[in-house]
Amino acid sequence: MAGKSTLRDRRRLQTSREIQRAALTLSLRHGHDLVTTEMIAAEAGISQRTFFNYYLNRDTAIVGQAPCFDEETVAWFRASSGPLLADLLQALRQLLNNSDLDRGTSQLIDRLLGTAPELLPIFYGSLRRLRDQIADLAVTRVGEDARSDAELLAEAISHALGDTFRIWANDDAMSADSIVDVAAAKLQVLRGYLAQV
Amino acid sequence: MAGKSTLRDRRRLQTSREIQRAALTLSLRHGHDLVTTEMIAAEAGISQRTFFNYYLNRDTAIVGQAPCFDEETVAWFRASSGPLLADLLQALRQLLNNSDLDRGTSQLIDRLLGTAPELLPIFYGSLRRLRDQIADLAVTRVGEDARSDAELLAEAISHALGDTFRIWANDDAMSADSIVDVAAAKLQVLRGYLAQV
DNA sequence: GCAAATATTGCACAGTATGCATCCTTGTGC
DNA sequence: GCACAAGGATGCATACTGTGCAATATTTGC
Repeated sequence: MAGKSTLRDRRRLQTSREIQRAALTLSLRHGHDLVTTEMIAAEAGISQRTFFNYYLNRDTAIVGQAPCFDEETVAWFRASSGPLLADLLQALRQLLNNSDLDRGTSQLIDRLLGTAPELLPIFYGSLRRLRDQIADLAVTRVGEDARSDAELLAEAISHALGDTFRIWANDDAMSADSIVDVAAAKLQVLRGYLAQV
Repeated sequence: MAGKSTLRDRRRLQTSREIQRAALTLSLRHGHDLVTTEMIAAEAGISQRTFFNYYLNRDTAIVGQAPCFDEETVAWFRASSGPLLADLLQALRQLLNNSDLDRGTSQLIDRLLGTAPELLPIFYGSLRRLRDQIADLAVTRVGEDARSDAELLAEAISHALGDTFRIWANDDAMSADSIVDVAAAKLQVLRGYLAQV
């Protein structure tokens, strides 16, 4: 379905993962600030120049490429008329179903974030494309005039999702399907806090 | 009260503002990606090396230094026992009262963000210290076990505050005192969205 | 197989950011 | 006032980041 099957595309995906893995293991071994793009390239078996063909900068290599709604899901959302948050969460469920998450890599990311908190903005920043997409979807419901409100909602959703992602990485008993449910529960906790005025 | 009155400290504050102003005007004139730290230093009348004594990197010079709770406010919060969100908002009111905001600079920031959306993460990132402080305050109420929930709340609050800050910059009729109130209203809109399940 | 499309690489180069030594300015104690 | 300590400003050297360009290699479609 989402499978691009040409040799070129398979290689591209594999190389990007090898780079990420190299960046993660080196950062865990030496500390993120002591790892250079040259070291990462060498570990991944490519040239430094090629590294920059795959990732815009050294930091984003660690968190990999952000997931993204496919057209099908966007179309479903536009056609649906359920409650806003419920539909957004459902779209996210479809997104996570289509993307095959690698728990091993996620664990490495989580462990690195524990030792290098300065990377937290980069981790949450990696969800930016997704966040923007969520905001765009929400805007189709609440109207362009309320875009900044839609962005605030999208920020909260993607943040909760990021947190849950880290929980999932470290809990082998937790299925990928429940990620969105746990994130939704976190959002309801937030709603409770916001009611305490 | 917050006044450090030695010549050294007054100079330091003034220089940091001159650097920020130089960074803003140059970025608005030439486009942010065409402005170098050397240009900023020259415009501010200092050396490039001195630029890096004031700001950690080129981007943060644009948004200036983040505000920060003073000890007094923190002590007040710890002693208070009102509803969580209400107390957090009250602490923010005190924070904004103590810090003298410069609407002119804020306007330049807002205009630049309009032309260079890639700076938005840096703008919201500048609130990070404040966000962490808010989370710490919230943790004293909800407990360490719920830290990630407190951080989600802090993220929402600081995001809403950032949005409101930009509104205030462009609305001369809006008083600084009402910033927190408008942000609180945004948070209630968010609460409404979160209830739509 | 061949030609077009696409990837990889080396190289040059501008810019970022830091450490260090030195010089200059400001605060302090007398 | 003056001398000395503390803290800032600067120049210089240097490691690293990230990009453009041209050359080379690989994949794809036919």
